[in-house]
Amino acid sequence: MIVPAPTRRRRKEARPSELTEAALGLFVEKGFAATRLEEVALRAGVSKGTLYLYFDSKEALFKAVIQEGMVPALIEGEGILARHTGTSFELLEALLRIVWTRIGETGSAGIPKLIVAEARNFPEVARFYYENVIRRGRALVGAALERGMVNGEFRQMDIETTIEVVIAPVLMLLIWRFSMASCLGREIDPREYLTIHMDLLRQGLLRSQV
Amino acid sequence: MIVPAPTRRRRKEARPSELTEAALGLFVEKGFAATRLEEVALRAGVSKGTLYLYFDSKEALFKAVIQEGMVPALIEGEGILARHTGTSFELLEALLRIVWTRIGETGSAGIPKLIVAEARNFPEVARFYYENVIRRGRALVGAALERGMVNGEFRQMDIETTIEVVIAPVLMLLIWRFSMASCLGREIDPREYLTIHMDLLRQGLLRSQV
Amino acid sequence: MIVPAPTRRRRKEARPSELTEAALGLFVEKGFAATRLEEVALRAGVSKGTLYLYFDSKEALFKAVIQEGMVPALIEGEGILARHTGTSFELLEALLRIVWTRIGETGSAGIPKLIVAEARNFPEVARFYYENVIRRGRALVGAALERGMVNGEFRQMDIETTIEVVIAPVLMLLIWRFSMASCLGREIDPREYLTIHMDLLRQGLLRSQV
Amino acid sequence: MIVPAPTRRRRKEARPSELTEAALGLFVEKGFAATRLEEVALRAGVSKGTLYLYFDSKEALFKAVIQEGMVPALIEGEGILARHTGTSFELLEALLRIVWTRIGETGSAGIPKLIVAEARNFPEVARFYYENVIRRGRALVGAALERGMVNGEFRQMDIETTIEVVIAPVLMLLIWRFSMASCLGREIDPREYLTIHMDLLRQGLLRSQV
DNA sequence: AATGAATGAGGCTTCATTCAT
DNA sequence: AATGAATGAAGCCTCATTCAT
Repeated sequence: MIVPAPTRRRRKEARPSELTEAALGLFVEKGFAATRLEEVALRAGVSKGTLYLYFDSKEALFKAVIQEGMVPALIEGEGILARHTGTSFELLEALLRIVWTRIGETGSAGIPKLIVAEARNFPEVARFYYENVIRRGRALVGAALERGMVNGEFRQMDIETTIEVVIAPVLMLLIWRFSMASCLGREIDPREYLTIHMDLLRQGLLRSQV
Repeated sequence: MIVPAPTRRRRKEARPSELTEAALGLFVEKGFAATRLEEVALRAGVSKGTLYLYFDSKEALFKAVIQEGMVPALIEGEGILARHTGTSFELLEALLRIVWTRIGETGSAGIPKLIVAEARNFPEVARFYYENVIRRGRALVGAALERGMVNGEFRQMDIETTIEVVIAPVLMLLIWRFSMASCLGREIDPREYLTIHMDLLRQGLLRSQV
Repeated sequence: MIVPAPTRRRRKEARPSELTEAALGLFVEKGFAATRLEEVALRAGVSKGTLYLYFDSKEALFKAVIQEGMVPALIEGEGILARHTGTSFELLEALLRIVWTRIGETGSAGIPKLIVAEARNFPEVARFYYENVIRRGRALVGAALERGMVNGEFRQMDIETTIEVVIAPVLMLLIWRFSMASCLGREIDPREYLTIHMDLLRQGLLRSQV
Repeated sequence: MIVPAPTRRRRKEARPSELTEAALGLFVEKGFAATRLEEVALRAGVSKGTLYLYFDSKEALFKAVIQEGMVPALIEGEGILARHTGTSFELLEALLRIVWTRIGETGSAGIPKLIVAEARNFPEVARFYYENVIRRGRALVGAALERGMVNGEFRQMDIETTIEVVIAPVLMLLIWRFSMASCLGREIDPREYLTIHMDLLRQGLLRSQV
């Protein structure tokens, strides 16, 4: 009946994402196993015990981190697909670029590397990721490819496999940044990298002119 | 007093690579941190203490694993480059396919995933890997691209960045196999995948026909 | 500003015994150490913090639980002794049966098991229990035995030790119910058990007929 | 093939019972939950980790403690039953006294109290104890009672319930010693206590002379 | 060279207790 | 008076590493 004081209430509601944010950063930096919950707590500015008010275990925290970080970008991608009116290649380009602006340039950028590193140890998380991120992401790219093949813009290719090949460089860019690059200081310029990728694709997907 | 039987002697010399092989398998399967040295010993058929006769620490074992697994393939690639006489695209194709036959289809296939997962925790290993694997691998692909641009087979592009984009799908294929795929049962057919990648590249790299 | 509703007021006065009652149940079920105060609060329908308005610590709660549960039965027993007019054996029987009706069939039935389990960890509680429960209980049984020996109804025996032997089966009955029985489903029928105990005692205490 | 040096080998074989012995003492003194494994290790003269070479968990250690402590006495009791030639009451007396000499006067004396305190938290241990200790113990006493009723030495009573009543004082004596007594300094003299118990039983079980 | 028993530091998790609201 | 979010000490358990044999 009594509404808790605003500050306290805002705290309570904000906590989970404060915690997942801190956890995401550390999981990506050091790996899941090498991250101590005490560090997560410290970075979030709470005590160790507080974590357990919001997450049942370290693994539950892991799952929440994944859940929070990736789904929003997919929802946005699905909106782009629904509203798109230009060429299929422009659609493809818009979809890949949204990955960059909504994931690559945010705190979620490290999630693909994290998933790659830990999938085998947490099959349940892997399955969740597959169903809610990978499957939806591939559906988006697949829709763009199919649209282009149907209207004669792209040549005929096996769609399922092409999806993988088209997405791979974007994923590798993210993964590289959070693995080797970060400890060698050899960053890749994403703008240039993505431009080249789109250039190759633009010409590579085209219905053969010859 | 007792002269070691020949089997035993042969055993002794083979030990280090028996150990790194067992370790590689487990590191890839479960991650470095989650692999217990006791398991490594068990899989190699020795006792836990024996590991320390050959490697000073778990990290030293890690380094040895990386060292042994990747260099041979690069040496072979460098031979191919030196001897090549056909088109530049055929050279590129030969180089990427050698990655598959000498790494992707051997016990070393899991190393890229392992490196991605652990680079940040072992900067020294990362640096070694960069100098001895990545730099040499990129040099090979870079040579093929430059050759093609010089002789008018490929259009002009930024070589350094194109190297990344060209290699990325091959790496992702390896990484996928040892992360998500292995716990979802959704394997990608490498032959088809690489064919599509090369198809896209063949047309994408071409000097514009228009 | 707001006058507490009557229900609330009544509530407040009843709180301490609502809390000890909930605590007793859980202490008996799971042991003192394994009972979380949060559970006690939950069962009593209050919050964790509220417990600390009434009891300084978990140990203080424990003491209160013991204090509340046993003393009333002893007072009743002392009344029976004072008013008794029949044979000494009838007195003994009445005393042992009162244990059953006032303790064994009430929420306090689990206290002896609880005391047995925790006495060593809480010497202060043990001492309180000894002074206020055991000593008074033994005095009652001792009075009945002495009365019987004086008037020739019972044979001469060492009273102090006989007290223990006479009481032991009643205690064991209670203890059994709240330890092994409750997790094996092998309840003892108290009526029959006590009847046999009294039968054995009736003949066992008798002045030898031989 | 190579036999370990004697000292090391003897150590390895003796360890489990050194550990259960230390654990028994502490479990009885402080209760299972309140005993830290570090204390157990300390008392046994080993390190914390060594415990886990022999027992999978604290609960497994608990089970082993029970297993080791009680079964030998029952085996001895079964031998006595098989060889007995005197009166049934003498048999009963021999059985109850063996409990005292083989349990009450040994390190196992605290087990009944321990079981009473923890049965509910460890149903599996409770079941083991029931099947391997209680059931066998009752069978022994039941055999003595039946023998006596058949040959006219004892009067007819419900055997199952009588078993409980006959055993109860012996159990209470053990339980008392390891709960209240040890923190009040009010020991009961076992010799006198058991004598009185047997005196009461001798006359109480007799076929009525009247 | 090889073993495997032993160690002990360190992590995850629990929960009695506190305190701002 | 009541709440429940927050704390942090403490315990169970793991596992890299050591060393006597």
